[in-house]
Amino acid sequence: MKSDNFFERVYEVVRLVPKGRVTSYGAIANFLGAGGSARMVGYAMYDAGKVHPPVPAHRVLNRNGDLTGKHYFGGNLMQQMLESEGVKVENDRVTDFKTLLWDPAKELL
DNA sequence: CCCGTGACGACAT
DNA sequence: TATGTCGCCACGG
Repeated sequence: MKSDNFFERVYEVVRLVPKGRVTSYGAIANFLGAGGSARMVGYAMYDAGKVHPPVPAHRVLNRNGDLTGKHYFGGNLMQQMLESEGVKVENDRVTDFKTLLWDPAKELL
């Protein structure tokens, strides 16, 4: 491990996301104190597939509820995984995202 | 060391 | 509401 401190922080929060729920990059960044550095969260997700234990990066969406990173999962895999957990996805976007949103700064409070 | 890029977000127009 | 621009910070080249 290197100075992945920040990245591990992101992974830890993402792993805390309950099944059937989703969160946003901004919410995580805000919770970690990164503020507007939501991009770093997404960047951290870039390594999510190589980190152990595995990180449910498919539960991390942008503030719009769009499956921005589905391309990195390969095809419709990300959408399929979400639907498998009971999350309805339509047009690469989570329906009722606002309701399914799991904000660590509030839910974990 | 400088530049470009990026799984985002907020604001301005 | 939709589109465009800027800011954010880390990493690769």
